[in-house]
Amino acid sequence: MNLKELAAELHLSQTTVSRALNGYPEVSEKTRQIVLAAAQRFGYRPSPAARRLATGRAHALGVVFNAERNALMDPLFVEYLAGVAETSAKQGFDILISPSTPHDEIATYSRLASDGTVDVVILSAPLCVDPRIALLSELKFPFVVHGRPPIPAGISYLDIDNFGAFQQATSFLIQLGHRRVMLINGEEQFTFVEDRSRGAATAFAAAGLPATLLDEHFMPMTAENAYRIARPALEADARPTAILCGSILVALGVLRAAAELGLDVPRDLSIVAHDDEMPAFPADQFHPQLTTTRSSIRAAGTRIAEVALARVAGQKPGAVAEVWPVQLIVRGSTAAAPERS
Amino acid sequence: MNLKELAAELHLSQTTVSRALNGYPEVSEKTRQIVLAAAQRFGYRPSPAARRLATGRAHALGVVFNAERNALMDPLFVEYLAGVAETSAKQGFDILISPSTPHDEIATYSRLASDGTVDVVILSAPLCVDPRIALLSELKFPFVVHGRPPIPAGISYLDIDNFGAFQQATSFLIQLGHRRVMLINGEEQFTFVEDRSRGAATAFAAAGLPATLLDEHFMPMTAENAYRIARPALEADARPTAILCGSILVALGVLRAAAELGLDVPRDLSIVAHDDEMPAFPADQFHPQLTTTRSSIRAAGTRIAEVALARVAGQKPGAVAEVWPVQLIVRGSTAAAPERS
DNA sequence: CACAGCGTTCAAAGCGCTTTGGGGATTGCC
DNA sequence: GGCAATCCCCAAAGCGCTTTGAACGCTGTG
Repeated sequence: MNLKELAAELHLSQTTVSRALNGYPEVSEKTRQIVLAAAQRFGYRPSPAARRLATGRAHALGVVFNAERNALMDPLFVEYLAGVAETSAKQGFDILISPSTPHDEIATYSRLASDGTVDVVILSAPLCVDPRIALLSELKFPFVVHGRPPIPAGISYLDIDNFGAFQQATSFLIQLGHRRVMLINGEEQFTFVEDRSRGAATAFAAAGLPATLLDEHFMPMTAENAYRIARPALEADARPTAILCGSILVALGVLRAAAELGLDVPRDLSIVAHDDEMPAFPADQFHPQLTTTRSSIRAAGTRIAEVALARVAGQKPGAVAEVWPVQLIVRGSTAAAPERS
Repeated sequence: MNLKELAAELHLSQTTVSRALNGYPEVSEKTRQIVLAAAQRFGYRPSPAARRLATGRAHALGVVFNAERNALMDPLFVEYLAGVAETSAKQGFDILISPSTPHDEIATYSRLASDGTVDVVILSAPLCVDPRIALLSELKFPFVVHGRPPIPAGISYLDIDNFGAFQQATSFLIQLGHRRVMLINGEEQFTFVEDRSRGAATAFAAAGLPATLLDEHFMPMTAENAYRIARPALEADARPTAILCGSILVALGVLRAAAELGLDVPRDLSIVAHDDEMPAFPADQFHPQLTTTRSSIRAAGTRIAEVALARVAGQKPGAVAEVWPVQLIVRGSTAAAPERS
């Protein structure tokens, strides 16, 4: 059943029916009720394609899915998506996943922007130099950023306090007496990686300790990469007594390296990991339970979707700039630094 | 730039230009080349919305995303999605993620089917009694299934050999001398869970062993659930000497329980897990490295998307019914059963 | 030379919705 | 009673594409 038929059924014009359905004030409350009831009764649903063509609005938000990148580091992505889905469902928005490779990512964005298949895109994991942001800004296509944009001015975004999280975690380790600390960070190109790096460095500086004690490594945050870097480091003479991990996955690799070397966590080695709260991999299900800096990726997903929808509704870019605090949860993977041997 | 403008630019009718672009035979090769060149030059892209309205085809495939269910058990989902994305990108298809709660899932499907926002939906993790399949079948809406449909007749699907995988894994454990085996399975409602259950039972029967030696449990496959069930079982007198895990996540929980109880894997306890190849959690990054039944969820994703697109292209439902073999990979988490004490 | 046949191209009619620019009723006011 | 103002409602024009049915120009045949 389409509008025309419904209108005929009601002996009203399409215009009136359309307006009644869309809540325009030009139609009396009485007829609106009648129309609504009839629509309900006949199970009428406006055609999204037609509406889209007529209005130019897609009622969909776009997420570019870089398969290669995400597959590597993002079981998080599901949880994030679940968050996005939650709010977009409430507003009747669809989520369009546009696959892309690192190679054609920019082309994908520019297609999305010109196609009209989505009204807004959510951009994740911004880079320190981000061509995607540059492109969308120039095209004046609505977008919001999950993470800290390199140049935040005029951009609505939502981030967690990566700087604070790692500063806090590092200070905590320093207080426990750790001096040789390893930081297994993500890839240097991401702003969140830079923030974490600065956070850790700041903690060292604040404690009056030389920056050289912080052994930092940048890499895609997988268990295997972490294992590869942690294992030789832990075998060395001046091995680190504590390792800061960029994610739970990284911690997994470190745990393996430690186990293989017979190092007890936390007696011989302390571990702090950043935890985005993947329900599938709760930090407290590890052995030992992990001390973490915790933030909810899912909550971030629901919120950033809200911001995206507000943007569609006309809110100015830059109107939202939230940085969520991150909590340090001390569990069993951290202890006082071992005595100097 | 739209069709009309492009046509005007070329001094041709919209009809001709449209046909040239879409490869219809009614236009001469010469003009087709001219049109193609011009389209390229002006960067013309047909409006998806308009095309959709005119043709009724959406050029999109739908995946219903049940946030609650997926969040629990599916870091897999990303990897699967990556696979789907891979092939759909090649064909220029978009992926529409429709969020839903368990509550309104059926409504979501029926909306998708009547909306015209997608041309086909991919249904995952079919249930033993699956209202979604019933609905789509009745509506005659194109769909394909990832997993074994309860009644496979007339349905295109792709599944891995869950039965064979667990039969093989169980036989392997039995050969190692294990008699008290625990199976931590998923929720009973899924067909794959039933298949795995049957696989394990069959192995016991084939070995002439009583079914009572197989201690099977059904639950959402999370690390925490696994821990909760494994821990007391491992503390009991007649504790299992081997545990079959429905996923890597489940194995994680079991490993924790074992570690806390001071049980050595594989000396005191053997573990076999099913591994869908999440790159984030490679089975060989655990300590000990896990013996697994392995299949690639990502490859399944790319293939099921192909099947879905073939379905859109007119292939009959039921034309594809693939069951992929699953390989048993023996690593360090399995060993001969400990001596009877 | 007329006509059929073929290969190309075109004008126009949708697809189902929104929205502009009016226009009947009905009401309030003088 | 006449006029404008106020409500409601409508006809029709798009949105940008596909597709039907017709027409055009050209060739080959009787």
